[in-house]
Formats: sequence, C-alpha cells, structure tokens
Amino acid sequence: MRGMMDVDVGKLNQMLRFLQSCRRYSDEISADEDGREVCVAGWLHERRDLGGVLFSIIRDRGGIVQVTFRRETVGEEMIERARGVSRESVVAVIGVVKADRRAPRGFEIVPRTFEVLNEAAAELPLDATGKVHANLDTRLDARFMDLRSERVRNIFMVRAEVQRLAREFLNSRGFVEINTPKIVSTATEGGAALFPISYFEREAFLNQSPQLYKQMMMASGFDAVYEMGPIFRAEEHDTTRHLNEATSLDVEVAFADHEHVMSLLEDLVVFIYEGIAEYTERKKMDFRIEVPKKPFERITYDHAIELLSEHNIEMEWGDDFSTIAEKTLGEIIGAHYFITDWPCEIKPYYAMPAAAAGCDKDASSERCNAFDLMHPRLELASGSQRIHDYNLLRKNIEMRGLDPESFRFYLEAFRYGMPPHSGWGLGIERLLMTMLNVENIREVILFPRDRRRLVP
RNA sequence: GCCCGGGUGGUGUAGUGGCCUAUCAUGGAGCCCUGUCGAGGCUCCGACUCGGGUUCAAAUCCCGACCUGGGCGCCA
Repeated sequence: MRGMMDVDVGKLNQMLRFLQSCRRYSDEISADEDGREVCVAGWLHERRDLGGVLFSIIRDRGGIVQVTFRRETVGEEMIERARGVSRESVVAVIGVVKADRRAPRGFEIVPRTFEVLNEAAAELPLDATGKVHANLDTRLDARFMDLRSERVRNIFMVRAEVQRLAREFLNSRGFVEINTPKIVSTATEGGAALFPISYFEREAFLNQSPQLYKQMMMASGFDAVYEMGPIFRAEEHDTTRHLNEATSLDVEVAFADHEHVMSLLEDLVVFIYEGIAEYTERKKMDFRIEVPKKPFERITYDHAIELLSEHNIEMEWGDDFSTIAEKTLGEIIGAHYFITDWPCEIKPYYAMPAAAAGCDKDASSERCNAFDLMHPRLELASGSQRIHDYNLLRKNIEMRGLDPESFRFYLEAFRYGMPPHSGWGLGIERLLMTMLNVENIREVILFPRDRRRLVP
C-alpha cells in the first residue's frame, strides 16, 4: 500500500479511494494512538481561531475530533487555508495523532494535509452545533442539516437499532419476513381514509395496512410472518402523534390465539427496550431508557370503563376511548398495559368474536378476542385473533356495509384451508417516541408526511 | 372539522399605537489574540408574512389570505 503522504490530494477520486481505504470515524481514535497517522473526513463543526493557533473541530458519524493548526507545525499556507473554510464545509484531514491533555478528548490531530472537498454556503439554515434553538418546522425544512446535530442523529441511530432488534427477535423465533403491495385496489378495512392514486387507466390506493395480505400468507403455509414497512392513512388528523405515512411492524401467526400473540408482543417490546438500553449506554447517548416489566397488566375493556368512571370520566359501552380517557388510564396504570375483550363493533370485521372462539359461553356475547397495547401516553399496537371461517368473515364484511366482491381476492384464501391465526400491528414511530420520551412523532421519522407537509 | 395561540435579520427572540432609522443572543464579513473546548475583545452587516382597512401616526388595532404551534375530534 502506498504511504499516506504519496496521495495527490489534488486528484479527487484518488483522494476518495484513499479515504475508502483508511478513513476512520472520530470515535474510533483515541490518545492511545499518539504518533500514529490517521485520516478523517467530515464536516467543519466549529472553528476557534486564536491567531497563532487555530482549532478546527471536525464532525463525522462517530462524533467530533479536534484538528490543531499551529504556525510552526503546519505552516502559514495551511493555516490561512483552514481559516478561510466556512462552517459545515466537507473536509478531509490526514495527520498525526498527538496526545494532549489540553485537547477536548485528550488528543488532537496535527494535520499534514487538509483538503476542502466541498465548501458550504453561508449563512446556514440552522445551527448544527445546537447552540441556538430552532422550531421543528424550520428544522424539518432543513432536515439534512438538522440530522447533523448529535441528538437528532442519535434518534435515528436508535431507530435503526430498534428495527434491527425487531428483526433479530422475530427471525430467532422462526418468523419469515415478507413484503406486500403498497398499491392496492380496495380499502383494507373500510374505516380509515385512503389516498387515491392513478394506476394507469384505473384508480388505486396506497395501502393503509398489510392486514389482508399477511392473513392470506397464513393460508400459504408460511405460519409466522412479519413485515416492517410504510402504511398510509389519509386521515386529516393534525396532532403530535399521528402521521399520514407511518411505519408499521405487522405480525401474523397461524395456529395461535390472541393470548399467544400478546405474549409475543410483550416479549418483543421488552427485548427491544433491553437492547436499546444497552445500545444507548454503550454509545454514551443521552437517553434514559426505562425497560418495562413483564408481564404487562391486562385489563378488560369493561374494567377500563369502570376505572374511568371512578375518575369521573363516563363513557357508553361500545364507545372507543377518547384522548382524555386514554391519558387518564395511562396515569392510573403508569406502565405498559393491554386492553382486552373489546366490543366487536369498534374492532375490525376480521376480529374473532369471543363466542365463536369458545372463550365466552354466552353465545350472544358482543365481545371479541382483540387487544390494544397501550403506553401510558398513547396506543402502540392493536391486534386480535382473526376469524378464519369463510362464512363468518363474509357475513361480518356484509354487516359492516362493505362489498364482499371487492374483498374477493382476500376471501378466496379462506375457502381452501385457512388455519386459525392471530396477529398485531405495532407503530414503530410510536414505540420510538414513547421509548425516547420525544414529544412530537415527527421527530422520530426522517421526512414526516403530515396534513400539511409534503416536502422535503 | 372545531377551539385557542403565533408569524420581527440565516436561526431563536424582545417590543401590543408615537419613546422603533426595532432589543438581545446566535450567525455572517472583517480586525486583534499561541491552548480553545458554547473561546474572548472590537467594528460592521442583516428583519416587522402578504393584501386591504382604521388613525395625524401601525411591527403594534381591525378584516381577509397564506404559513405555523398546541388542544380536541376523526383515526384497524
């Protein structure tokens, strides 16, 4: 291999090949490497010019590292060049590690070469050092720069880790990852609003949930599947906990009842929390992760109504919980919990009635084997045992005023050997925002889509 | 969809009828400074969302539009 000093930094792609071969992130370098030559590349985070000595702070994915320019070590030409570089410009440095107690991390880099790969314009749309507060709206407009700040970068590193942990957990339990269409011909469940799109000469929609497809996979013999992907809701809600494009982790398991998938969900959530607690600790991230305790409390829908009544919140049997009711229940319980045994009428048509599953001896029971996973702040997931009987499912669709013909592709799967099955869908953004104690759901998705925002 | 706020330099703010050729911080341009670590000192630069109205006088009051924050509703 050629020595570092042989690189002709004037030739861009030679420089890039060189960076590929030896570039290191700033957190990988320490004072222990005193005297060793290293190369780093990143953004000019800050510059402190003291006249005869100039400190350039370079930031990359690993954090920050100080590069020290002194007249006697780097020469007048380089120090002048370093002085003229605007903040947030992309730079590359080859230099020698010098242990020095005066330096921020106990060492600094004395540069041999200092190259500006791309100059940043002034003034910046945001302060990437975090000294000046910016509104979320301003930050999202300049999200590429917002993502350069440590806190925001950490949120998305945690998000990636959450998704990795979810896959690790489900893969280890024998689940098969699937991908289902996001462009569909019909509403999944009839209720929520859909985004219409133009599909050649026909109208189509963005899918609001993989529900129908993951159920059809149960008839395929795949037994246990999951999908992590986007879901689209055209609801005009405008809150800190709703998105029009969100990420859902959907799971479906054959030969399993709702109790089984509730335990699975509980195990998954705790597994992710434990993994993230370890991850943020190891990466020295400034988050306090409180791992929830198993088992999560299970309260029935009826019991929830009683609890609310004791706190002077009255609701009719058959109503869904209002925002204030959800928050009050959260305060009463103070931890993750399940709400179970919901009225059929406020759950989707595919939810298994308790009577049909033999869970309720009363044949006229109006309850179903559905559940919601709640965080004290908001709903995280909902699921149920599903109806696997063709005739019952078809009857339910009709009773909701939906046209069974438009569900034909789905219903067919129930006629030729559909096993009993259960599943749930978990909102990844909601899991993240509650785990990291973030107020606004937009903080935990790179480029949020909400009622007003379509760019960037 | 309903209710309540807000729109002032690149960013975050102060200012609620005349004291505003508009405050402070950050930033940008420049000068000084050999150990900064939210560096420091000095000089300069840069803004009242748009349209209409009230008034002798509007950043400030009224109306409308647009943008925006929060709460509720809606939401497998």
